[in-house]
Amino acid sequence: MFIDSDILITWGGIAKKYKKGEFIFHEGEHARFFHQIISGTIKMFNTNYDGKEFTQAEFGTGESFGEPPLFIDETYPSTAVATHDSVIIKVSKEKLFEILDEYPAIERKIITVLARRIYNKSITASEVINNSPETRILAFLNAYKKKIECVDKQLEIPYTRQEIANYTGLRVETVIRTLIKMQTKNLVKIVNRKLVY
Amino acid sequence: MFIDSDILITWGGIAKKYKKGEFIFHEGEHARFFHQIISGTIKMFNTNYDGKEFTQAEFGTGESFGEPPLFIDETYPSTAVATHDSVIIKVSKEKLFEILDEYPAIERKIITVLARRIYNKSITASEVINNSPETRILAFLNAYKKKIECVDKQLEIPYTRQEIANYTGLRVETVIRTLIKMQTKNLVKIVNRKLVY
DNA sequence: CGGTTCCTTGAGGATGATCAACGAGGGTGG
DNA sequence: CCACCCTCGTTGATCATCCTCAAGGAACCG
Repeated sequence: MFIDSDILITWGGIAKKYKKGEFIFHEGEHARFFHQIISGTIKMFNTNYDGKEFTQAEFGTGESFGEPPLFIDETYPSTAVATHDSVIIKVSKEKLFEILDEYPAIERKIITVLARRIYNKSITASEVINNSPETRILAFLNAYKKKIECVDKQLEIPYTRQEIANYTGLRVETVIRTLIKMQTKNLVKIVNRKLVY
Repeated sequence: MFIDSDILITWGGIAKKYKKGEFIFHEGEHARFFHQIISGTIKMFNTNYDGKEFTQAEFGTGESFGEPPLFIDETYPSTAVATHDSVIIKVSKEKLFEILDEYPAIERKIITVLARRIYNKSITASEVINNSPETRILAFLNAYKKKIECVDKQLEIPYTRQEIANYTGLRVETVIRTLIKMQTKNLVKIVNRKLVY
């Protein structure tokens, strides 16, 4: 848990339910709230002019998201949508700053969270530029395993081909064809349509 | 100025000179120091297996860089090199934390700096995915103008074609050809090899 | 001048995107 | 239980585009 829910509630935080598929905020909107996930998952993404989607990051229970624009005078750079039914505590920007004034330890925690986020984005950027589809997909798979903290053993990847495409900036067909190639190289396994890595 | 130099010096900070082209740290190294630029410019970049370079960011006088790994247990995700002769104050990680304990206002400042950095990286990521070379180059140019705080009037872009390529993940020849196309569309001007936008 | 860095051009090829169609599986309702 | 729908996976053909390689030219600087 990032900021204790009790603290958030005490400072006027409101828990709100979001159905799967519901939007929490949109790219370009002014940022007014701090969001922390009580349960569920959130995806942040961008859509370009011809409808191609790029997934920036995913967040789960206990994580906060969409904070950077609260600290600088900018609008949201991406859109946030619930990928499962979720409950989110929202605290106004002003109240968040009061909380930070009160609890310096939380500031340090925020620095850590933001630092991690920058680190991940740096890695992603350098991988995406590395144009080979295979490299991109492997980077995605490794990042997933690291997040799950299961680097050693093989596991089923709970993402559709389309989702992998959105993360890697490729197209579905390219992901499918690349995965098949990778299977023949024994880099991944495909067990009745499920991807294992 | 980010953290006052006097404070850094008081806590054992050492100023070090770097010649243009000298490396400050390399990708994969353990992070032990906080770096702040007294004068000069620094570039952070990645090189992929076939030698293609990707520029993550540039930093100038008064800015700090390479902080995220200090706060999480990771090595540097990119390499830092001086792009001009530079002077950099280095403070050990341990001393930096002592400074933060002493001056809470600096913590808030760090949050702001990191938030800005995440914001920029999000924008970059969504632009790079947007595969059209023209879009990527325009995004780069607009980002530059914004950083210079000169959004309105035209100005000469102080980057070589190769540097633009490194920022956008394109190849030099593609940048050159795209710029020429953009010139015929009146999107940019090329005045005896110098790019004006 | 000679070297170095940067810009430019051309030809050719590889590869990922696009478009269109179909198949497999799972869930739902009658 | 069957019919239908919807999502997801798959395939093939074709195309556009960016990369690659190679070469040469312009500008600048000591």
